[in-house]
Amino acid sequence: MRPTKRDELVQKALNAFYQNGFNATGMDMLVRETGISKTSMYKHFRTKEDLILAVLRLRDEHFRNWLYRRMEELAKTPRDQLIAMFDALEEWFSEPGYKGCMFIKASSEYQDASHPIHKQSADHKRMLERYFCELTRKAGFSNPEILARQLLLLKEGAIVTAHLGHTDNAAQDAKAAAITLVANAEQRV
Amino acid sequence: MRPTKRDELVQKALNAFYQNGFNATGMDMLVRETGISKTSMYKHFRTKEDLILAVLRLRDEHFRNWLYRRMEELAKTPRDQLIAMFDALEEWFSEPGYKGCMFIKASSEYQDASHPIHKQSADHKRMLERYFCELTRKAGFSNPEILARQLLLLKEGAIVTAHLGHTDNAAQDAKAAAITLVANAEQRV
DNA sequence: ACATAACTGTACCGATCGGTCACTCTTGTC
DNA sequence: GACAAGAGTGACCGATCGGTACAGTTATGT
Repeated sequence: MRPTKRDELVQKALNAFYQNGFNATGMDMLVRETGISKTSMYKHFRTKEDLILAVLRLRDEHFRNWLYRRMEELAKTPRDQLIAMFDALEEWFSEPGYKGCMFIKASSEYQDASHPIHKQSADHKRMLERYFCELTRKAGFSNPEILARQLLLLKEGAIVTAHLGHTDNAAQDAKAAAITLVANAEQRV
Repeated sequence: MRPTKRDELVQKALNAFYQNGFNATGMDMLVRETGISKTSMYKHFRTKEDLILAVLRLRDEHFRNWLYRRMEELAKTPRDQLIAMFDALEEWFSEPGYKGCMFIKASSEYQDASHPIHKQSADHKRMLERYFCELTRKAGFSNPEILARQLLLLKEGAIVTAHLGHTDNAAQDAKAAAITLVANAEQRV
């Protein structure tokens, strides 16, 4: 179990795929950009698809860790954390290399719902949904699942809108909407 | 000016690109699926990129026409049309070949914001935004632009969520959120 | 009947695709 | 120092990529 080289490959492949797309990034380009020989890659992963799945696993881990931690840093209560997510998103959007959501991109290039890459992307979104349901439940909202899904719709919308770049403040527009939705859910309690 | 053959090509190329993705659809596959010779294609379009741009133009025209018409059929007032959009989206999502938004996919495969395909995808979203601003203005909301952008965030979120397929009722979740946002905007008047 | 334009099939270009091959170099362990 | 194992190299595979050349066929308008 020697993790270093393999992990280095996955991390660098992640960057390449994220910046250039999956189909547009060939294995030869990965050799150039990672400095790792093709033979070594194919020792760790039997196919390009396997490598992509490993990349998505890493991305899922990093992204969710980052988002959850940032939400906790920005706000104390579950209710406020849900809203603070959109401030975290704004930080992400304004990063220099921001190119949208890796999982939306993956499902755009591997569209068939039965494809492993598509399914794994769906899993990522499912785990986000579960976490958000926890928060809305802890916050004591009635109909916590619906509110959680609504907030996630705003999140996904903000992510693609920020990438399309036809508007600024996608994150803050979404935040304002989220505040309204949360306030409305509180009135009903 | 003989439109038939060229239009037939663009229409069939649209279907192929929509179902398989842009990079994953080669020109030889287009020859097979459209029955049009490669020589003819390259007489009408100098490059594959030009063909894609023509496809996106057609898609923009068809999609916006369809959406606007459907919204008008489903509701009379601008206010109700904005909400009825989500019922129209639900119809779209439940179509057999639904594979998400063509422009989001295009911007996923041509990520550079300066790329013509990316820019044209952004134009599509911009035109939707303009139309929605018109409706919110006609409906008499204060801050019509913000409400329009918020509703569009819900729309984009529903589109990608419906494609990822990890949840059902993305359209109806978005509709419920839209009703809340609209009601909230009315209270402030 | 005839010119013209649109269209077709096929073969081809260099480059790149995902993936494999035999082989060499390095490294840690005994 | 012997030796197995992993990481490395670079050439190579058939297939496909976007795009072109060329010669032949079909349709149209006069």
